[in-house]
Amino acid sequence: MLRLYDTALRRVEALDLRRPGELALYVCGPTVYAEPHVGHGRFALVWDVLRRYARWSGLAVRHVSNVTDVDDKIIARADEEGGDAAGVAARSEAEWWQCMDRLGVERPDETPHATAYVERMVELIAGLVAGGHAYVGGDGVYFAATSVPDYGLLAPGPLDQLQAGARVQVGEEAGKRSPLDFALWKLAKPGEPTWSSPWGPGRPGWHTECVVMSLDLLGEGFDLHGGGIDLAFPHHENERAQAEAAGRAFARRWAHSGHVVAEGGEKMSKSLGNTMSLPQLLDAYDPRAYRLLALQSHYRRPMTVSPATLEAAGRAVEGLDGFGRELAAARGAEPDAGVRERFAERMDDDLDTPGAVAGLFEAMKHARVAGDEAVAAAVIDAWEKGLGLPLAREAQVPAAALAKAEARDASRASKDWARADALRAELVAEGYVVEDTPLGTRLRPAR
RNA sequence: GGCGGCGUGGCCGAGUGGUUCAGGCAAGGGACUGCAAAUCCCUCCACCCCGGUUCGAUCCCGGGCGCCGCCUCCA
Repeated sequence: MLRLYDTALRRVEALDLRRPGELALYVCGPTVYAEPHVGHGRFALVWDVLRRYARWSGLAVRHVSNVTDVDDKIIARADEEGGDAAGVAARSEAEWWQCMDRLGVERPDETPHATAYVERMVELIAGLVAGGHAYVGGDGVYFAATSVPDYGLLAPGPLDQLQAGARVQVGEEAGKRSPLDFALWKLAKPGEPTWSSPWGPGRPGWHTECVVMSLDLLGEGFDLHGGGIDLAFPHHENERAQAEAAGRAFARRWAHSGHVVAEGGEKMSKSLGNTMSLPQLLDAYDPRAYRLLALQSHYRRPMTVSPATLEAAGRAVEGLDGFGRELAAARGAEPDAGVRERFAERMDDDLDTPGAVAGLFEAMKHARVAGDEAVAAAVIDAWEKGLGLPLAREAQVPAAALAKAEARDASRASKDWARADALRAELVAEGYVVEDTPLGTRLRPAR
């Protein structure tokens, strides 16, 4: 059984499935206001791997991930561009899914949109007001954080210290009673998208949508709630507080993925000039290189992304492809149980992908040296089905190049080395890697 | 300012109180090859600094230095 570090419990703990054999997973999705950056890519890869591995290990997974399509940042972006918020959201969301496809990230089973759930959010908020957990302030409706006894479970430390040490006055919203309170409903300012509510036209605060959508699509007491580590507090804590205040059982477990950093552990930021957009990365590198890079670091730790690390991972992927081509025939074999077991053991231990991957590399060496097809089959299955990293099967090479390869074989047979080498040089110039095998010249595109 | 985390060999990145170890990439040597490529074998390069605990610490404790995160929108 998969064991994960639970942010609330602060320890690694086995999943506590609501129904045996089924994993109901909710992952906080993107706010679609701009082009995705490399950090979004890592985030998406982590949860994609978790989902694939859970399924590989025999669980039926239902994965829901929201799209926040109404938000301050979307509105701000629309203002900058002189367009409307819905347009910004639609365009950004299209970019998001395009990147996900290129990364080989599977679509969630459901991708609810905040704007489609406003009515239900209003219902939830009204209930919270009626129950004394929320109040109407000057510019909106606010949740009274302290009305939930264990508020702060997902916070990085004791709340009084958070407040005491706060560098900046928390909360710019005027109507708040306490810095920890947060907006459930924001009354509209001129020009903003609005929905009607008992408190006047406005729009929902960010923290409410996930509560409503996760409970609607996955039901109470769903198994796991995930997201980026930056969301643990206050976003996820605020979700939890609302559900609790509404008397609804919420997520049984919480997991959070780490961030991406630049070389030297330096934060990625526009001012430092070390950022990369996700489309840029995907244009420049094999998307599988980014997946491998993500797999080679633990999901909760910061991950270094730089041209050097991406290139190294890219070369490793080429090696994987070589294995996939060389042992393509092994795919039909019965996968070796020992390899599968060791893989599962690593993965079950808080998704130890670096350890699991190390084991696969070792098994690959064995499979080649010993010509062990069962091991090869298990390794290929683990890469592809368990981790979502497909290996090459055979290269597609046009007939003209194949003809040259055959001509080279003929030259070699007659020991015409000069001609053989000339043909090889031509093929290399055409962008192929030329390899000799017992079956003759083999070609594959050089990357 | 408060709280938390991290500091491993050329690069990335696991891990552990003691002995053989991660793994990937890179580098060097060798095997194979007509020569290469691919592959295989071997090798080099570690545990930020200073104290302490211990028979023994990279791993435990304290201090220092450096980096990072959260506390405010954020994957």
